[in-house]
Amino acid sequence: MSQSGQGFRFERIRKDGGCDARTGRLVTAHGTVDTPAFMPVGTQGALKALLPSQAEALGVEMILANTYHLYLRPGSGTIGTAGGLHRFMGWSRPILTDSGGFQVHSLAKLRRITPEGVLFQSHIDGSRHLLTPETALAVQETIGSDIMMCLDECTPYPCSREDTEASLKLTTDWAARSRRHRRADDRALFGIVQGGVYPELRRRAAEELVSIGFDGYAVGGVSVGEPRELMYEITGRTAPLLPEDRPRYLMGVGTPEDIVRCIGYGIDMFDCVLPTRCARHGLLFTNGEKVVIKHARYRDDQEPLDRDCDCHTCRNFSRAYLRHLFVAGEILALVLNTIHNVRHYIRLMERIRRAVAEDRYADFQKEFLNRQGG
RNA sequence: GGGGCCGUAGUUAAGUUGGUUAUAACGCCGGCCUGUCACGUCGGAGGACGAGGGUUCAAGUCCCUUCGGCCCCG
Repeated sequence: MSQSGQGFRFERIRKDGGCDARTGRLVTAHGTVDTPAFMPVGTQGALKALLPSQAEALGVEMILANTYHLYLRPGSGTIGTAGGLHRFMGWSRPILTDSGGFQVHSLAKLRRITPEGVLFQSHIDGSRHLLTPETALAVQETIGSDIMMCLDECTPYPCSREDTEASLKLTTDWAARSRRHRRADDRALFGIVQGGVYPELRRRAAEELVSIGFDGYAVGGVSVGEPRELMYEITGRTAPLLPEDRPRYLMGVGTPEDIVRCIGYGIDMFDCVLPTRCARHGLLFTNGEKVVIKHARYRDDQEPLDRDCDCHTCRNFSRAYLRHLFVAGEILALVLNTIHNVRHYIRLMERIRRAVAEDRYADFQKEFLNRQGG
């Protein structure tokens, strides 16, 4: 479509023969990203406990950074002076920036949502700011984001239909303003489908966003505390409403099981703090069991964390050593754990793309979910 | 020889004029974590209060004896 940015494309889309899962490739000014893709979260311009070079070696192709956080600290001026976030943080691959609507909702001490934008008070120093669709976009352009997200309002769960509908009107209006205001056309701009748990609102949101026209579409307002099955239902009903030739991004999701499920609905992109945060909290993902590394049963366990994993952590260290580092509070524990969890997610995505490419995703999904006990 | 201080959970400590199931921190054990203020958070187990005797309705708290550790003066 003519509305889409010149420097951004979603290509080589290929559907699985047996279900709605698909593979594709995002082409950006900073390189390509194979989909379905998982983006680790680097809120403040850093993947916690990981060097950019390590992330790249793990197979990470795109990361997520956060407009709200970077706008407040160090400020978009500092990032602009540094030549953009890629140069500032030493990451040369694609970056997607969340608009900050989510943080305004979850973090700001004081916030007032008006048709103009969100008036909020910084969680850092209490200073007051007005974030509008236009300023959120301007900050993301200064940051140099490859995929920018429209400012939206993420409704909580539960939320009445009345409130959800009122909120959705604002989000849709903001999306239209964002679309009008965008300048840099070598970057992508994604709209975000809200509408809470109400199918008719989700449908309306999707239709209106599609008529505005975006480079990609996100499903937002999930993983905010609703039951897992409800999240699947919302995603399963919303994804088919989005254009097949545009990437579909499910925001804030999720566990390996969630990802495997939602790719079956035709989702192409995910971001989630789980692999990085859980790593720092000592919860490690493996094929099969989840390992809470602090448990005493690993005290003398000389086995690698995950025998099937090819990461540096699994190839070089025992569970006993990882437990020791974690219990002792060594910073290296956070690094080694994060390396593993991120690699685990990346490998999962690689397996998924292969399964889709071979038209056997439905079987892959069934087997995966059985093995997880889900 | 004389005087003084201290012994309470695995560890370090708090325990008010004696008064309900003796606290805390760390440690130990376990749960949680979904568009990250996060090496975070919630919970659990664990104690003959050095020992013996006494006063009292009631003693970790007061008295006596004793054991152990430490300090000061000769």
